[in-house]
Amino acid sequence: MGLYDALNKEQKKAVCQVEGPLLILAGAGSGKTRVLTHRIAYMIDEMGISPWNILAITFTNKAAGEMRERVDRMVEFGADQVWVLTFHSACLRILRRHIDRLGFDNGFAIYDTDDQKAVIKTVCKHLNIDTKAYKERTLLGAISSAKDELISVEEYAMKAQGDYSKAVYAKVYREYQDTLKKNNALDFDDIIVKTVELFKACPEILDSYQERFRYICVDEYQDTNTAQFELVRMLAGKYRNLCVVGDDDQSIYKFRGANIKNILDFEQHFPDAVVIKLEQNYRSTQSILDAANAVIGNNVGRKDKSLWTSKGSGDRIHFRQFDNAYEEAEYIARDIVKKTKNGNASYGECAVLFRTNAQARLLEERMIMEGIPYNVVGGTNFYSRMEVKDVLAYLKTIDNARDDVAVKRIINVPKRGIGNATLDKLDAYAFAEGTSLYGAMEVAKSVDALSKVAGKIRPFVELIAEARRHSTEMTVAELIRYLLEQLNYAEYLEEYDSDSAEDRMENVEELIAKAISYWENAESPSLTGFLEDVALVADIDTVEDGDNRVLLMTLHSAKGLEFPYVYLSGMEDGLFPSFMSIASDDVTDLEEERRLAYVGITRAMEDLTMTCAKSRMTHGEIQYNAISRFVREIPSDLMDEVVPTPKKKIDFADDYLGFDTRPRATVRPKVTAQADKPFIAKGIGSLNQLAGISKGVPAQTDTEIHYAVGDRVKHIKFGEGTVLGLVREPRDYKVTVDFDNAGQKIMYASFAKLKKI
DNA sequence: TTTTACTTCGTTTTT
DNA sequence: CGAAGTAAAA
Repeated sequence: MGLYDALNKEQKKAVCQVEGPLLILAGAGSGKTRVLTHRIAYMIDEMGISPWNILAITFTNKAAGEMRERVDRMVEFGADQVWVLTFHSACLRILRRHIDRLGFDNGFAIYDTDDQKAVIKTVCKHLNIDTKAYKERTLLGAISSAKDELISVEEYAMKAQGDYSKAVYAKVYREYQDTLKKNNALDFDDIIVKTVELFKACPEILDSYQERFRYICVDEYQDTNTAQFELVRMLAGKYRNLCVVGDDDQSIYKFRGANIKNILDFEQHFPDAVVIKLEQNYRSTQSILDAANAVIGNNVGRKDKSLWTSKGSGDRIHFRQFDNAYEEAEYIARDIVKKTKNGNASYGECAVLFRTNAQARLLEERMIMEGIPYNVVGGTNFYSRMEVKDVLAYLKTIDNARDDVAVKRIINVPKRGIGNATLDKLDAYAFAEGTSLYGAMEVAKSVDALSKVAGKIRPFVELIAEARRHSTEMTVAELIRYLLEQLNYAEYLEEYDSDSAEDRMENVEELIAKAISYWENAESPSLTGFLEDVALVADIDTVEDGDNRVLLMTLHSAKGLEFPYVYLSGMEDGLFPSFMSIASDDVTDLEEERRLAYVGITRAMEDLTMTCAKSRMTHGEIQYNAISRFVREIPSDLMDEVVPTPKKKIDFADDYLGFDTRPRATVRPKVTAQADKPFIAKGIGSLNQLAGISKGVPAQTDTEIHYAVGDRVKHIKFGEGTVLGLVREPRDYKVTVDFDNAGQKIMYASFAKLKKI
């Protein structure tokens, strides 16, 4: 049993509890992956359970890959028989075998967000829906939420009766699903939903998988949505050997449909469940854990638990506030330089985390200036680059001719003189005949309405037909090269934009490299398989460890990772917690943000730095933000002292901004909280002045504001309220106030005449 | 049909 | 501010 000696008592208990439902509440850094892998090894080696009967489900490919690797190392024989997959890849394996039972073709395509948008657009066009009144994002959001909750088109229509806009959503939902089916495509949500549908429609198929997967583990269980819960419930329904691992305090995907009730109510669903709590943390210092515990303690309705460590208290948590986001980024970059110069840290041990992707740009610029090697996780996904999407759309068209979205993308790339007019004709014909766009193109020359455009279309149809013939004997990489040559794609890129052509071609080469590595590693490589692989990569999957770079990423991406040195940037009310969550009347929205803060804090092993800026540019406006309430929730004895903000060239701008420039040394952040002190904001000419590049434009307005975000104010009509937002506009300030009685209002400062109380 | 110049609009978070 | 979408011109 030497293998299991390194585990603590609770961990051992979790490893040995193999039969029946089991809930492992695993706090951050409590070694849950170790428990999961040991548990699988224990089942196989000690209990004699066949690897064939084990299913382990995670959320990201990265997590699945790591678990697979560790299981392979630990289990002597048959480890490859264990399914270690993400929800999506597991469902896809099942659907590729059986989806014909639901009337789809087994070679179905997978639609990403862009594809979904394109579908919504055509749906709105066909249904004559004004996309100004009904935003695509909103429509897609409604559809996605419905699917997360397993609400079918029919149910949605039923529930929508009497509600006009819901009825519109219902119509769009129906048409959207019909379009997907016609295109032989599934979106991300469908991958789960259709598997559940399949199991419901075909009990014998469900039974075969129940027999196969007698032992099921689900990681990150707090992130499961209703559809995923139902899937797991069905699969485990027969043998009930279901082990779920999660931490309700790390549930941060509500917006994606994650239902925190799945974990909170696990014991109701499975009354005989064994519950094991893992509270010993092996990652962070006590100070960091104390801070995390203090913050998360403000949430109600959570499973009570408290992390502890046998490590020492470690350094205090650092906190710095800056005048603007540039200085914040500069500080972080220089601090990293300092740490690495000392020889204490390597770049790869540092991570900078933030709430929104938009914050990455500024930080990135600073990293470049200081010569720090870095990687930004996410942001513009490799697979969403124009040139990559073009090539993929060709491959998709070859793979699945019914995929209208792919065809539309490439029909005029490179230019073939096919514009909206031609496309509309084809679309009208295809819609009337119930065929696909490509189907319409194939028969164009023998259709009167299309005969005029048939000539333009022909080369495209011939190219695809020829490529399709080749696709059976070529590897994906060879097929891509063939296409590039036939299309003169390099030339097209050059014409499109000569400056970027080289970079873009490099991206295409990278795609080819990925195709080659797919072909070498896949069990039975195919074009369909490659496209599937590509569709399912998450941002975090592409992170390579060990190349010694500072990682820049969102807090969401950081979940599950750990770093010795962590910077939490943009700790500002309105940014983090987000404006939406502060303004929301649903308190659980703010609690979710707090869990995100908890996730962020607990990423740090040794050293945690929190930073914020008094002002920052947000879509062309200067926003003034108060220090994040989450910073204030940390007891001040855990924080280091606040040193004065480094002042340099920016100094004179203080006159414009009227910022309090008194030294802040030796004052703890709780006391310095910006919102506690009024500042007077005066109009400034432009951001350039802020940066010290004066254009000689004097201050334009004389608006003076005597309150800040977070302050209590009084309005002559609406009464008392709290300032939620303060945004500078060309000649006034836009103030958002949450009034105690009148609710939330947005108004101009010069009219509102608010008084601070 | 394609290019250009202008307006509008938005920011959470992502498998 | 920048992307993306729309209207007008070529």
